[in-house]
Amino acid sequence: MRTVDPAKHEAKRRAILDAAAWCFSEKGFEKTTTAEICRTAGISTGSLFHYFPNKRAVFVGIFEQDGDETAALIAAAHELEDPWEAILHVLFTVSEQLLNPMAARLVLEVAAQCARDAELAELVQGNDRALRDALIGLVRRAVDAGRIDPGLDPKTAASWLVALIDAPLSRVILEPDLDPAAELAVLKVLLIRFLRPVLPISPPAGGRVSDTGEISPG
Amino acid sequence: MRTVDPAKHEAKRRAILDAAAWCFSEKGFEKTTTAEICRTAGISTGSLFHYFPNKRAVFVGIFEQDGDETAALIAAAHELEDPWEAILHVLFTVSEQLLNPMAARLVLEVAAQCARDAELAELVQGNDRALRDALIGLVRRAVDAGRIDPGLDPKTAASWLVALIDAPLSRVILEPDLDPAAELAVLKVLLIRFLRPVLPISPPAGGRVSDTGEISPG
DNA sequence: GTCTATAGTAAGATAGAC
DNA sequence: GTCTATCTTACTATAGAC
Repeated sequence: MRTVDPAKHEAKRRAILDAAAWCFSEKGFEKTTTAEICRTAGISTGSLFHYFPNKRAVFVGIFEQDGDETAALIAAAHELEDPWEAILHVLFTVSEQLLNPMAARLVLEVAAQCARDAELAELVQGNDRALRDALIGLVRRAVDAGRIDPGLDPKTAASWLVALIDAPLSRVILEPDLDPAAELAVLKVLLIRFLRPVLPISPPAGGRVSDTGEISPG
Repeated sequence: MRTVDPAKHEAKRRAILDAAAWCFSEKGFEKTTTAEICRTAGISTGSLFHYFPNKRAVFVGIFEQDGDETAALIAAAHELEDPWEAILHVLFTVSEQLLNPMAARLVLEVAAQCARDAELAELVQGNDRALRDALIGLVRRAVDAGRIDPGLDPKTAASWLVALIDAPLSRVILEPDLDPAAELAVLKVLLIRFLRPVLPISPPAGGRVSDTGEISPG
């Protein structure tokens, strides 16, 4: 019988990552001390360095985990039949997460770190690209289904969809009592207006595009 | 005769801020050493602390300067007669700056710092609000002029206009060979589709919204 | 106002017992 | 695998001459 239970090892690793994520979001990478991570996780310095070779590896581990979660979200979206609904589902799920201050701080921190850590940048870029590539596919399908303006280049559109998720980040940081639901509502309007087919053929005068992107007579 | 020439003092202060901005964008706040700032500015440690009480004050100084520049941009925009052109001018000018990697890194760094420095956050929020408030006024005028959908709340719209400037930040960091001109072009389309009046009354079939936001028969 | 030299402090990582 | 104790390094800010 092995002395190490791999499941237990993994569970502890995760617990450390959770504790570290909280610390990093609170104080940033450099100002978070390894001692603090240990205190939060309820372990000692020695233990921390048994699970991770150094502080940076702890930080990186958080975003490897995040990549796995993104992959799961993408897989779930591909299960949906309606590509337009799938796009909204993906964007709203990620946006909703980032409207949470802790997540927002963590994302800003990793972005700042990526500017100076090429290896970390590659990891984060991989996560972003997975999301973007999934969206490219969904946009193509939605164009075919007549739900998205065929004049838009799917690659360009998808890149901006990913970028739109980041748009409210600074306000999340600067204005703590921002209303997430209101932000998501505006995002929806923005998405519909950006993506929808430019004009219906011979629309009824005063016709309106509804919240769900449908065109209805006025 | 005074021994201190205030203009010279101010010029040196600026030179230090420029050097520091470069260092901070390159390595971030914490990993930039005061020694490095001194080396870049061509001065010694003693001199640096003659002009600024501590490292943080140097960092803060950069964004006070930025606030002044934003104020000047706003003043210039108010000189323009056409509010729609004024909105585009403001957004394009700031966006163009942020599509530069050094500026983008600096903005991400200050955002990350704002998450943990309430006083800095207040300064940056002040700069953001000045921009947003100016845009609220311009949006109102553009609505009155029939160039913007009256169904949009000017305050909400202006907040998102400011947010849209930040949207491409992570891509600027992660993809060094991003084409700024292409990004600005997409931003323009996004703005027009987001802001323009929803539907013209009885539009010609196949009518199109042009690059400048004008509606033309197809 | 500018410099050199250094005081003082703190944090990442390791050694080695249990 | 987990702990305590500590080694080592590096940086901010000051002191004090010129």
